[in-house]
Amino acid sequence: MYLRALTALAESGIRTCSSEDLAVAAGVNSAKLRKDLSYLGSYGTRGVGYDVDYLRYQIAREIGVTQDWPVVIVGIGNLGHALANYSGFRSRGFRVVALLDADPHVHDELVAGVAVRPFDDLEAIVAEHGVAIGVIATPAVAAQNVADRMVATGITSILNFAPAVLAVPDGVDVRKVDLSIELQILAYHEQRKAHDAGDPAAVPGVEEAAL
Amino acid sequence: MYLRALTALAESGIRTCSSEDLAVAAGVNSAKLRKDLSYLGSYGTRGVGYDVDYLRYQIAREIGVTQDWPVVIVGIGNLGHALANYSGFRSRGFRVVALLDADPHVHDELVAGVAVRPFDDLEAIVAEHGVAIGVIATPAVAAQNVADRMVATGITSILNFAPAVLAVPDGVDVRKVDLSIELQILAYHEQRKAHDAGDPAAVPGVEEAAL
DNA sequence: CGGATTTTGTTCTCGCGTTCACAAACTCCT
DNA sequence: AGGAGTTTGTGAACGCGAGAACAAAATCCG
Repeated sequence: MYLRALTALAESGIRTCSSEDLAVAAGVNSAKLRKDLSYLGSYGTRGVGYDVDYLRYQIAREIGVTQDWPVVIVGIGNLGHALANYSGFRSRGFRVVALLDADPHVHDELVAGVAVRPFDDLEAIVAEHGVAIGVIATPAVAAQNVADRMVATGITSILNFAPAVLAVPDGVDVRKVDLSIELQILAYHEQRKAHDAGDPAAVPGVEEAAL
Repeated sequence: MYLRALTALAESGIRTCSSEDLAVAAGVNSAKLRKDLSYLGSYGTRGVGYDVDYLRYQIAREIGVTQDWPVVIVGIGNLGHALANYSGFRSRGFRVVALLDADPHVHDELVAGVAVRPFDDLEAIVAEHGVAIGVIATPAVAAQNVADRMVATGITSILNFAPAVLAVPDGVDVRKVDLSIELQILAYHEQRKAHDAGDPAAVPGVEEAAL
């Protein structure tokens, strides 16, 4: 987030910023920002602030964005299509080296200039490109099988868009993104707003139940 | 998450489950699960566990999934297309009532059976359907403007996929999903794995810097 | 019917992340 | 050169969520 905010500042022509400026741009508290940055080192100057470009480089180096990361996407449905075309990946150092799908109907189709290949090509592709990061955009039922195959080929980081809990061995990182759960959380707050304004007793709320 | 896990259990024909079973299915600690459920009320039976269907209904009612939520999606690029087609929304009570885009080139195009309309139709659509939830899938530069217009029309919950920090008045909820930040977090851990295994001194790590 | 067993609901404790607050350090201006 | 004004880096306090642990309650079985 800080890196993104710094990039935005740099594009506005700003060379230097205070922790307060950057905190506002990133949407966090300035004390938290300073503490976070202090874990990387002392890259600011007291009385002045931070040099935007210098800090940007330091953060980019620390989080590994300076390198190029080959990525494999499995499951080329609606979401897989969107991910393959998502420009934010390439611009942040991620290169989609292969699109895989178990369904032969989509094989050889070109998505974002990359041909869709059979899922069984996974091992060869991972070995060829040294892929460490895999993206799962399959239906929930297929996710665990895909994850197992990924782990077996040596992938150690998985981004999971399937609504399923994945079991993986120690040493493998999994991050889960669930689009509809985000909407559900908003709907929950919406419902509470409506009931709090109207008839608070209509639905037993969390606050009441917790007392 | 619990609701999803319960649905999966129900589809497996399981009528009753313990907090431990459900915790495993949801990928959390069983004590945490019991505490979470206790905020809704005492829906379990000691010595037996939870009735899957009953608990499922209670959670669905509490989080508002039993109602139908009309949703507007603004920004019909790659991501907007995928979101409009995403089946997980409809199956969880969300109905996409309109797709809006500022670009006239995509107007009247049919996406998932819904015609893309001009962004200026926002007010009319929100009023007509009583929309409370908006989804922003535009580029970052357009996001704040879209959010302002949404708030002005009475939308009080926003799901933001644009990589930008949104400023909204009190009473409006914003949730942010950033696809590439998730990949960046994985890449960071990948980098640390590589350096910890090889030459730990090559990159100053957080642990060392924190000491 | 009563003890053994199972499982929930809840209390207590621990650890962690966030925020406050302030000393150290740097710049600017006279 | 020196004081006034800024801003960072960090120690201390706070709040909160997670996990361990246990009492209460229900079932099972002899």
